[in-house]
Order: sequence, then structure tokens, then C-alpha cells
Amino acid sequence: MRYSRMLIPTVKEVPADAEVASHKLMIRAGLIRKVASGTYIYLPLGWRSLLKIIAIVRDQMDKAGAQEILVPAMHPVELWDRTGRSADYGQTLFRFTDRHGRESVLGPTAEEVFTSLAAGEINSYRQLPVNLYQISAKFRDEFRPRFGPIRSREFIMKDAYSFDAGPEGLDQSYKAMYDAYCRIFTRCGLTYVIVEAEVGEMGGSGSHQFTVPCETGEDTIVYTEDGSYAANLERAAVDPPPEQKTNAEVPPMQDVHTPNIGSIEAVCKFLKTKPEQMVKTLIYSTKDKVTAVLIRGDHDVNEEKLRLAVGGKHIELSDEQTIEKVTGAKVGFAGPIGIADKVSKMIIDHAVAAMAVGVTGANKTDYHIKNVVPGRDFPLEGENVIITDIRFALEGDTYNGKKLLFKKGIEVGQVFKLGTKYSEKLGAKFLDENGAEKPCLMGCYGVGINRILAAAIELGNDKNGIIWPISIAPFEVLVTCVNQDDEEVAKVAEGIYQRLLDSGVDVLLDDRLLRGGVKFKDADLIGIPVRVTVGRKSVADGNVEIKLRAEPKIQKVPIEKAADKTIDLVNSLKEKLKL
RNA sequence: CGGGGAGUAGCUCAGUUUGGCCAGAGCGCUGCGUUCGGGACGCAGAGGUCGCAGGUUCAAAUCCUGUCUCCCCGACCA
Repeated sequence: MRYSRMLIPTVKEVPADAEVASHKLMIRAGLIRKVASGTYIYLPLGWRSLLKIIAIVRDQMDKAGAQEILVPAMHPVELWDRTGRSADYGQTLFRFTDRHGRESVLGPTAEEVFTSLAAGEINSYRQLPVNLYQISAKFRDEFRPRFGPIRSREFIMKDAYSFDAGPEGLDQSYKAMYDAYCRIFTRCGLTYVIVEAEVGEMGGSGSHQFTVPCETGEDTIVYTEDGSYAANLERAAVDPPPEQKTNAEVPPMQDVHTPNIGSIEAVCKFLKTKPEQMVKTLIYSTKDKVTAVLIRGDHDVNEEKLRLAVGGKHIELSDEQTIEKVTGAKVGFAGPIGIADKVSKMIIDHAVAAMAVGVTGANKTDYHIKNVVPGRDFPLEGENVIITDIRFALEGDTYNGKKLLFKKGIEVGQVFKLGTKYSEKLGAKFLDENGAEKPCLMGCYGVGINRILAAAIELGNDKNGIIWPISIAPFEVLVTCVNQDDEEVAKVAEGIYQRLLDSGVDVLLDDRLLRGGVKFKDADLIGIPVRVTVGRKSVADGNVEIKLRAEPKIQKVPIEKAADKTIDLVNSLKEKLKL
């Protein structure tokens, strides 16, 4: 391609609404433009990179035995109602009504559609296993789209769904995808970590998340230094803290007047105590039941862990009315004393159970209680009392006695063992060799195509611009003709360009009638891995210059050897990515 | 949805406090000339319903009301 004919609108000024490096550079290098909040146009350079990522993903999926299909982005809402996810997904699900009044959703993922396909077409164990995938636009009405393409409302995802006859088969399918993902991310030039992940609203029995560590990531991964444990924050388990003992006998509970002081912070200031001495009592609701949740003042509830503690049901904070009804007090003054009888379950974080004494709400507006002793003043055992781990890990907590460390990252892929959640609800059943009807065991596997692009830029950039891994760079080689108006120079550049083209190299020729400085700045900004510089200076000596974007070194090469040398460099860069 | 901020030229922004001067600057764009290996310079030019709708006023980018959009922080989220 010729630069002079391409739409590559680079900009000097840093865009006002971009925060992170990848977002800024994608705009500056002319890869994307925003259309509306969370929706982006991919311009020629950006789209070329996405296509290369897609090609890598497709290649690896096909090699892993999966088959590509395409399903509609528009799904009838009934499918989502049948699995209950229409409600569970809540407002993140884009919905619309057509002229006949039929309600549809824009697919944020496609378990329902793939499973209903399997329900119709797969009837026998002889057809299993099967793994189907698509690469297509997905839609999520994010609460807050941000960081450009890292969290957008429309994005491209590769989603695969495996169907197996038994658990061993599922394990194999899962492993095949897991291994394919490792190859995909390696070939895309990413460094990544694999962590245990929570299954969330997906449902199922196990999951791994592929995350690219970088400062600007939205995900937090939790790991031990020795590498024996790694999980994402939603999942990360913590040890119960050692039981605290007090030497002295704790005096009886005592009400304290705390007018209009409801927040942990305010109460601590007022009572001159610390958040870790407080017990927060939160009222949660499932569909029809109310649960009291006790957690230490300095901890936060991990709703995924909480969801598991109540048997995997959807759970959310109760509304104000319910809280006031249960506690008999305004929001901010809930406490554990005497509440066990008023709720269906009382779930106590094990850090609370380990406390010797604490401060709690009094279930009385404007009052708190001092000298509360777990076990003495509220029950630690009983039919409806559960003591477990329901909080988010904090840096410095331990798991299996080892200190937990945190790292930020961008999630680029996740694999799930779904089991029979969807196949049962949507009737994806088959007859086994004994003629017995069984639901398929499913797995699902997602790759965020756009996020790979963003993550690669987060990892590969300097103050001058992007530094692409060659596998997903919009072009492999840039031939910069420094003096386009000099016939001799232009001819040399053109010759090298043609030879590279003929050899199948993905090459861009900067043939614009511009000053050298502008071309060099653009070259660094768009970050093509190999640059061949053709200018009067060196052509006079019969040479051109070859430079890698990632390295400062410039080497002079005779004109006639330039193309071959360039091809060698391209091949060695590809080799490093195991291509 | 709660809190904060912003909408003025293609882009980045000034002007709004205290209504009145022709609605401005830099970058980008067009033409001409000089320049030409790290975002050159000079001259000439094009480009704006000041987010939108009402209102107040002799007069509104500026004041008032409503509304839309975008960004940041938070809760939520594969």
C-alpha cells in the first residue's frame, strides 16, 4: 500500500478524552475514531491489526478442532428468558422492540443461541464432541465505558462453545481451548498470566482467565510470590485471620448515641476507634429472601463469594425499605444483635468471627453498640448461620499461609466449564450408547479481539508512539522515502517496495511529498516494526538504512541487498513469536 | 444511578466572572514562494446556527429555565 493513498489521520495533539496510553495512541496513530460513548470506528490501520488478530485466533481455533459459524447478533428475548439470564444480566443487556412488538436483545455473548442450535441438531453421542465458534460483534450496555476499546459497548469477541458427552470429554475440550489460548496470546506478542477465575452469571464449575499484566488494566490479579496460587480478585480466597483474644473480660454491651453518624468512617472518628474494630451489617436480598451479611469495617463484600454462599443465587443489596423493615432503623445503623431471627440467613465473614470485641450498629436509628463480643452477643452457630470467606482479598492477606500480592491487568480471554446449566434449560440433550437421554456438558471460551489490540499497545509503546509485535502490526515493513521529489531516490524506494511486495511482505511505502521529519515522526507513531529509510544521503553511497522500531540501532545496507535483508529481519521477528 | 467537570472552527483550547469592540489563537486544511534526513518559514485564504429548545433584554457565546451529549470518580460488570 502507498501511504499517500491511505487514510491514516495521525494527530500531534493528545486527545482530551483519552486516559490510558493505548487509547491515546490509537487515536494519535489514526487507528480509531470515536462515534459515541463506547463505540469506535476502526480506520485502515486499526482494522488491519484487528484482521491479523482475527486470523491468528481463527487459525488456532481451527487447529484445535473448532468449527466457525456465524449466528445473529439479534436474539429473541425468549431464549434469554428460558435461561433466566434476561433478568440476571439486567441493564447490561441491550433490548429493543421491533414493529410487531417482538422483543429482542443484542447479544452480549451467545450461549443461548449456540445451545438452542445444539438442541435441534445434536441428538446422538456419535455427534459428540463438537466445538462451534464465531467471531463477531458483541453488545453490552456498560455502566461506564472507559479506556477506549478496553471497555466499550460494542466490541468483537471470539466465542466458542463446546458440547461433550461426559466430564472427561469436557475436560479435554477445555484443555484444548486452554492450550489454544496460550498459543494465540503468545503469537500476538503478549505476555500474559493465567489465573483462576470466578464463573459469575455464566454459571458452571470452573474457569480460567487470561490476563495481560499492565498498570492501566481494570482487572486485579492476586497471586503468591512463589507462584503456587493466582486468581482474579473476584475469586481470590483468603485465610481466616487468627482468633483474637482479649486478656480482660469484656464489659457488657453498651448503646452509644451516634446522631446522624452512619458511615464506618464517621463512626470511627466519633468513637475514636478503627475500621477493623467495627462490624458492618449489610442486608442483602435474593429473589424472595433477606440475608444479613456481617463483615469487618475495613473489608468489602465480594458479591461473587456471597453468591456462592447462598447457593449460587442472584443476590443484591436490599433497598432502603427492606433494610428499615428488617432492622427497624434507618440505613447506616444495622447491627447483628437479635437480627438472626428476622432474616433467612446470617452470613458472617470469618474475619468477623475471629474478632474479640467490636462496635456494631444498634438496629436503632442514631445508635451504635460498643463491647460487642461475637458468640456472646450474637450467634456464631445455628441453623441459619454461616461463617465463611465472603470478602475481597486485600494486598497482604494470606492464602494457605502465603502472602497475597496484587497486580493490575487487562483480561483478554476467559474459559469456562459450564456443565449442564444451559443444555438442561434449553434441551440440548443426546442419547448415549445405552439409549439414555442426557444433557450435553458444555464449555464456553471467549477472546476479546479489541482488547488484544489495546493490550499489545499498552505493552509496546514509548514516548514517540506504538511499538507493534510484528504478528499484529498493521504492516510488517515501512519503506520511508525521505526525498520523494528526487526521482533517483523515489525510484530506489519504489524498487525495494516492489521487491518486498513480490516476496509477500506486508509493506507500506511512504511516498508522500512531505519533509523527512514529518515522515519519521509518523513512522515512529504508527510503529511499524521494520523501517527501510531511503534518502538522498545514503542512496548517493549506494545504501539504504534499516531500523527496527524497537531498537535504536540503524544499519546501512547496499541497495541491492536491502529487500533480502529486510525479509530476513521480518522472518527473525516472526520466529521470535513462534510463527 | 449518585458526585464532579465540559460542550465555541476538523483538532486542542481562550473568551462567559462584570451582557455591548467584527467571535479569537495554535495546530490542521487550500494556494503561492522559500525550504527539504526528525512534526520548517513567509504571504494570502477557506472554515463557526458558540450542543439544542425556550425565555429575559434595546442587545446574549456570556444571564435564566429546560433538555441532550461527552469526560472523570463511585457502585456494577465478561
